[in-house]
Parts: sequence; C-alpha cells; structure tokens
Amino acid sequence: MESSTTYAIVEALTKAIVEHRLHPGTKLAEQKLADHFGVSRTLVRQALFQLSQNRLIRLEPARGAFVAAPSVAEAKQVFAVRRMLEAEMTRAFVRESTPARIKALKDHVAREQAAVDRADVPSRNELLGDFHVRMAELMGNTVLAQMLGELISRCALITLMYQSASAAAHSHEEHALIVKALAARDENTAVKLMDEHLLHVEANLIFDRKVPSNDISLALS
Amino acid sequence: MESSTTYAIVEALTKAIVEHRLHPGTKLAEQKLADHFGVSRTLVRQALFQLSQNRLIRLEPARGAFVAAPSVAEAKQVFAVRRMLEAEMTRAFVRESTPARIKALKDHVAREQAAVDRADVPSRNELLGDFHVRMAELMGNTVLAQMLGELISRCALITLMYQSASAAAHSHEEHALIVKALAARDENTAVKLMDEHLLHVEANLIFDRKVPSNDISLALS
DNA sequence: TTTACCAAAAGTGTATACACATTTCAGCTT
DNA sequence: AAGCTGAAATGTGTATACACTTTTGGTAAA
Repeated sequence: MESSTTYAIVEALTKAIVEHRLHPGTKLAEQKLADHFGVSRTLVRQALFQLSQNRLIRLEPARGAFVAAPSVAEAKQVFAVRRMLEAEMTRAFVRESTPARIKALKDHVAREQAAVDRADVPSRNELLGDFHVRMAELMGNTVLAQMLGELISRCALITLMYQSASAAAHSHEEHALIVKALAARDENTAVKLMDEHLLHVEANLIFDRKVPSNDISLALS
Repeated sequence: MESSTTYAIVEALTKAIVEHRLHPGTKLAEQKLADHFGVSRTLVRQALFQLSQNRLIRLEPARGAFVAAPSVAEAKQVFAVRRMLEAEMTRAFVRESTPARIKALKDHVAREQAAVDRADVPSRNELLGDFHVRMAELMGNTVLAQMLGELISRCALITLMYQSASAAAHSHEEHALIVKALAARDENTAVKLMDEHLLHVEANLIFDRKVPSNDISLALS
C-alpha cells in the first residue's frame, strides 16, 4: 500500500500551499488535479485526504477540497502548543546536549545567515522554520520531530495569511542567541529566549484582514 | 467529501485495537474488512489510510495493513513528548485556572473513583486516559486536545504491548493528587506531580517481551 | 527429507463507471 | 430589472474492474 505517487502529489501541493502559490480558500477540484498530475482521481483523493489530516486543506462533504484558511483562534492555539512543546524541548536539549548537536545547530544558523546575506527570501523562510524541526531531529526523537514538523507547516500557512511586512526580520538573530544559550548550557535563559522568540513571531502577525482567492492552474506551474 | 461511513470504520477499528481485541501484527485484509462492514474496499482503504496516519496500523507497500507494534524506542519517544506537552499544559492550566475547570476535573476524578470501586476495568482504563484529554479540552485549545488525544491512543497500544500486571494501579490516586495541586494553584507541585505520574506509567511497562498475533474475524464481534 | 521452482490463489494499486449532490444559468414570473 | 424555478452541467461519493505483486501450495529434483 501507500503509493509514492500519492506522496509526490502531497508534496507538490504542500509546497504550493506553503510557498503561497495556492491561496487560502482556493478550491482544489479533483479532476483538474488529476489531469494536471496525469493520474486518476483515486490518487488525488488519497492525497487530498492526507492534506486534510495535516490541516493544510479543508474537506467539505459533497462540496470538495479548499486550501485551509486558519482562523485567528486556531492560529493562536497552534502557537500556544508550539510554545509548550518547544519550551520543554529546549530544556531537554540543554540537559542532553552534546558538542555534535551544538555544532549542528550552529551550522544551521550559519546557513540562515548566508541566506539572509544574499537576500534569498524563499531559502531564508524555509531555513527559519527548519531550525525548530532540526532541533527536534537532533534530539533523536522522531515522534517529536514529526509533530513539530506538522505544527510548523500549519504555521507557514498561518504566517502566509497574517504576515505583516516586517515579520520574521530578526528571527535569525534570535535563533543565534538561543544557540548561544544552549552552548553555554544555560537552561533557563535558553527556554526563556525560545518562548520569547515564538511570542515575537506570533506578535508580528496581523490578525485583522482578509486574503484573496485564486485559481489553481497557474499555481502549479 | 469525507464520508461518515469511513469515520465509523475508523472508530470501530480504533476501538478494537485500543481495547486489545486486535493484537499488534495482525493483518487487516481489505476485502475481509469490506465484507465485515458491508462496504466496498474503497471506504476500507480510506479508513486504513487514516489509521496509518494515527500510527495505529502500519501500511506495507503491496503487502497490506497490519496492526502496529510500536518499538520500545518509539514507546519511549511517545512518553517523552507527552511529558513535554503535559508539563507545560499543567503549567498553563494553573495560570488560567477557573473554578469551573477545577470542578470539571474533580468530577472526572470522581467518575474514575466510581469505576475503580465497581472494578469496571474497561471503563476505568478509558477514564484514566481521558483525564489527560479532558484537561486539554478544558483549556479550550482544540489543537492541543487533538494532539494529546493522538498521543494517548498510541499510548494505549503501547500499554497493551508492554503492560505489566500491576500497571496503572495507582494512576487514579495520582490524578487526584494532581487535581488537588491544581485547585491550590500550586504550579510547581502540579507540574512535578504530572511529570512523575507519566514517569510512573512509563516505568510500569515491561520492555522485554513479545505478544502473539491473532485473526481479525472474531475480534470485530 | 529438504530445497527449488512454478502455477494457482489471494491481495493490493490504480483506473473507471455510475449514482447522487451541488452549482450554474437560461427562461419565466412578478 | 430583480428574483424564482428547474434542467443541464459539473463535481463528489462509492462500487467495481482489471493489472500487477505477493503469497501459497504442490510437485519434482537433489
């Protein structure tokens, strides 16, 4: 079971949604997607079902699939859970920290810096989100890494909807400070910085506007 | 989209797995399930797919679906994430505690007590797990409640595999103590008790044995 | 007796067919 | 002109068909 074709469709749609090429509310008609990917509706339906479990799309009975438009309340809940999970993750990271793990994070931050320097916005955004997933992965806890990965892709959608102009400008600097505290094995500071970092990201969102819809054909190239 | 028939199948299989009527490793053949539920393989496949996302079953390409058999490593990771999430949840609960929420938890513990008193093992086990989900729900954070719900049903499967004879004997008492600390708004004690509680549950598991497989027909009544 | 091999059986993976629900829109009414 | 009605068009929900893969079981060779 579990065809890799389905997975490819999920990946393509996830990428399109997270990268803002498919806007919240856009209808995803099964036959159109099937034609685009050159498969039957069967595989498309499997992919849409999986995306709905990831909360990236919404399935309405007998009406079809639509790119999710997370409400303000949901956005705040997602961030609240992230703060809970990542605060404790940070704590655990310090307690089980090793030189290799610290180095891996420092390398990641260096890649962020590089993306910032060359003004490569897409890479930068991806790396900024991956920082958190990377931490989870380094803990060797795949359950944690996967849950955070899910939460973070939901955040990408939320960020898209509520992003302010200035958003995420100093995320990179905050990552660097967090790594510094981790390297110093300063548990309380690290946890505090992480919590504040997530609060800053959330605070930079603008929770009072609407976004336009769009057609799917051009978004998938 | 999203038929409620599929949902009914998911629920039935989840119940059968969590209540130990379907053992880890058991093969779930699509046509047999389809016959049993009186639907086509289409709906069964959707249900199996969803169960695989919940990690209650494993899908092997071209080989079929099997009831999951979480490894020891995975079990420990799931518990580690639960401790992270629930420690912070407990903290947040104290900070945002209201008389109504405290009362709801006290009521729940009373129901646990009743189940323990009348030696109703199935009800008791269900209530013991629900205590944690209930806390999440009371926080009004559905994202959190859902994530915890998922983790806890994975724990049910883990418990089934690695349960020792004495397991969960005093879970109920620990819940009562936690609620007492919550009512006293004693944040640190509550968090500590919750953490220890989860460690106790985990410690009562026996991580060194195998369980038998089984046939599906009789398990579904 | 054990192993290797091949054909039949059973099962999964994808496409297609068809029933039913929703949407669209022309034509009619007010 | 605006609103209602109903039939055509479009789209989703489920079942079925068929290709291909894995498993099974039996026969022949070592």
